[in-house]
Amino acid sequence: MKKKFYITTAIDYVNASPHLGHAFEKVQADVLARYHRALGEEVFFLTGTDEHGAKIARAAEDAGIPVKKFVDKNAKVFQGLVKALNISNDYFIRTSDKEVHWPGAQKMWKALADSGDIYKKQYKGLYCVGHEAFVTRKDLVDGKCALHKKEPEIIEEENYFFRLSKYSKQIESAIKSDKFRIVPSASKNEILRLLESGLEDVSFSRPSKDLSWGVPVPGDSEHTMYVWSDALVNYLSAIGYGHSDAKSRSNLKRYWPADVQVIGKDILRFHAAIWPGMLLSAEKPLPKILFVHGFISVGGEKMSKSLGNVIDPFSLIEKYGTDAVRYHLLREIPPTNDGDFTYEKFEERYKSDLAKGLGNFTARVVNLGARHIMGSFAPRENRKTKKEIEETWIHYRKSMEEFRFDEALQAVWGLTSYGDKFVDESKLWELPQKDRKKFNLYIAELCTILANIALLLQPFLPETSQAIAKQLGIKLEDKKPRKFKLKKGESLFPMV
RNA sequence: GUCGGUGUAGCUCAGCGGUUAGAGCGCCACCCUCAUAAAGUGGAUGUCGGAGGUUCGACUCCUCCCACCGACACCA
Repeated sequence: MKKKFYITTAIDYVNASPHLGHAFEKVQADVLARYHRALGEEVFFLTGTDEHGAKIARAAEDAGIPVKKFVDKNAKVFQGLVKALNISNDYFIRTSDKEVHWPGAQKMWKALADSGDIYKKQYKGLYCVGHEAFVTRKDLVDGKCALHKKEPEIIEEENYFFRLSKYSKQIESAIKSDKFRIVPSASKNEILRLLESGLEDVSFSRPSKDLSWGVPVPGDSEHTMYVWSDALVNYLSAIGYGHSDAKSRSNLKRYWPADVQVIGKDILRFHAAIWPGMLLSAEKPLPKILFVHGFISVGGEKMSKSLGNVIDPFSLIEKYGTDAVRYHLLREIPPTNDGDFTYEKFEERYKSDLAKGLGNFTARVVNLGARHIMGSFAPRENRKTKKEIEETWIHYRKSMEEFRFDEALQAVWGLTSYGDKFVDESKLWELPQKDRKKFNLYIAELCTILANIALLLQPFLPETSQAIAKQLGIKLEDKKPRKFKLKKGESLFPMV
């Protein structure tokens, strides 16, 4: 049986428009999904939206539209982003989906309750009337809410709690032993430090009177599930958890545990502590790898609405194309550290790497070849080229295993640079007149290089890969091309 | 405050005990003309954040300091 690969992204909170950071996460996950598909694995790739909570209910109210309409509208925007980025997800889950998600969330709740890990407790907190919500001490300045300049009231309410403390040790050992691996190690260490002092139980519900926009607690209509008990379960409900039909059961059995869960560093704690705690309580295996990416700043400043520097991925895609945006995010932004975005750097990379690099190399080879060779011809590689290609693949695979997308791309560009040198050193353009046989051999050699580049780039720049394959007259599904038939095409990356 | 991360050429980063510290981009010069006025070759640029220490030898290990970033728990 084929190896399976289940990968998820965090689900996005739909209270605001997507920005470049959202795009970054999707693209990273997509590269992994496509890479594993290319390896022949049976991939299930999940992404989606988190649509519950008082914040959204309030945002909808401010906008003057019913909550359901509000989330439908915003979810569409996020789905639009996924499409615009050419993300190859197999499913898009929405936590407001009563058919698909709710049964899963409620089943999880019952599972936790059956394990004796759900209990009721008085919760005492600082309630800000302005927020219509509890605030933390962090939000206070001189004892007053920083936003509303009012002293918060101390309010007690009864909530359900999840006995997370019980699983502290188990989670710690799973992370330490890498059975539940957290990438990068900085994130792993951060969470281990937290675990050293043990985890506290977490509040898992809110009174329905305060939070009605969410999944009802099973058997207690007075309470609504709070974010963790609801949202985290999406990773399971999307593959059938909570459903008893045959297909759901087999999907769940087939795909869980997730092989990689991609998240941002802001939600590390929830995915590395609460989520594994829930899974342990429900007697489900833990995900294999939690991959934590950093944030994107803009010109050294935090991307934020108040600074007005939010980068809109849609307009970037519209101007430069999907693959150019994908390339930039994967090549320029380090996979697990914070990265910086500026339009200047974007254009610089676009010009040097894409237009003058890959695009120009492809054009010079295909144009020259197509002009002089009409028929089809077989691939060829001399010893040096063969070695170059092999080494590129080794470097590339190693980088992919380490989630170093930037390094993998660097390796591919080494191959285009090799090809450019090959053209120059052989003075390829003189050969049709001087040595026709040699010319044919060299073109075959260069096409072999290009075919490998197309294959290497498949997970990263799917459209570009296809475009190269089309100009070479090959099919990428064949893995190893048997013969080429050149056809001049459009510029891969026109100068803008 | 505590804990952690980062600090290497103008930019993005690699190197992490051992010859004159590297790559790509950018810059300058040369050169080719097949190609998207692209490619190729050569070159300049670094007190490897600072100060001490360990060592025959440190960008690489230790201590202290500085700068930036993050976490410090329920952010509803």
